[in-house]
Amino acid sequence: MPPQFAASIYLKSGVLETTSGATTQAMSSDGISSKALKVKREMGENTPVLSDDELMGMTVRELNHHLRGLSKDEVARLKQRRRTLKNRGYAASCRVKRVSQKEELEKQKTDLQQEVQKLARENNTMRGELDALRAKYDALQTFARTVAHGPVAPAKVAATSVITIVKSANGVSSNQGAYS
Amino acid sequence: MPPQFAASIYLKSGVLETTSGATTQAMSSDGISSKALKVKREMGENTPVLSDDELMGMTVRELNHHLRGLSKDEVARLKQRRRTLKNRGYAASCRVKRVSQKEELEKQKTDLQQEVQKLARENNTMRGELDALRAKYDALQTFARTVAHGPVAPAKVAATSVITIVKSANGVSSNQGAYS
DNA sequence: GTGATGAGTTAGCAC
DNA sequence: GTGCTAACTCATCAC
Repeated sequence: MPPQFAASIYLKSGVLETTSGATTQAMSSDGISSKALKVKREMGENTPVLSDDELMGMTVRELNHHLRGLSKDEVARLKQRRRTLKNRGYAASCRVKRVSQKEELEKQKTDLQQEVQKLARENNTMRGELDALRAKYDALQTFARTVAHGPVAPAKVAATSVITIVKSANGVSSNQGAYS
Repeated sequence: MPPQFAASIYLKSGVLETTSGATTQAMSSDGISSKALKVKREMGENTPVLSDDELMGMTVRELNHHLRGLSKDEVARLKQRRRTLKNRGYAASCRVKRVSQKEELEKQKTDLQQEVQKLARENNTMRGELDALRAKYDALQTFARTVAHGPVAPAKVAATSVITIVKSANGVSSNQGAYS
């Protein structure tokens, strides 16, 4: 994921007003950070009051430029806010990753289930073909024995397939599906 | 999961001392909740100072009993602490659940992979059996045609299996593996 | 400094 | 009230 997080997306209905927050601690809903705002105001109206996105997107170099002339305390506060904002993004991508990994697992699971079904079907089909072919083979074998030891009468052979073979006098075909 | 959470297990190396906390807010490591302790002290030494586990494990009935004679504010504070402690447990079990669900998915995945392998092996085996049996059937069919249309000479039949059949004059066995 | 993640807190939903 | 979970913050680890 790119190093940009649209942090505002993840904010809950404006409860947390960290954009202006000095302490990014969650507030107990009654006190909506007026202290931090005042501190910023005292710097003069020309102080830009960096937005969350601006602060997050900045390189360290750019940040240091904006930090000129601020007190050690302000610098630390701003850097901490930047760190917190970034962490918010990290947490979000962590959650996204967790979810997509889970979805990936579920997808692989259903794919495997489908493959199992497909193989099981093929298996059953082949098992049937084997049984059928074995039956036909047995019948033909019986027939072959009778005619080989002395062609008395083909009456003892019951299998219809054998009769079919004997009736058709044309060439032997070795194609697949010739046993259907 | 039973309604009891061993909350202490989840505490990080004693950083959070919420056992005595009035505000259960995490403290920035420098100030370890002395305010809340003082408040409790002022109630008198006979005030039990409920432990986290006690407060969590209590029924509402028991809690109300302990709440007798406390100010509305204290009552609210204690109830909130109880709620927060329970939430801590809920969060923990939520994470545990998430992990075990993931493990479950992974187990199911490996199980399915093994089943796919097993079915694929069976499939290959049967495909081989089918091919072999088809070959034998073809050979026998060719032989049968030759002898059926007029027993001239079995010299034109090349398949060894057919020769075997003709040589052995004993009963027909329909057992599995009779075609090996 | 950056990114990731476990644990704790809060808000908010569902029962 | 209770339980759960998304989002957030913080501590902590690895690089």
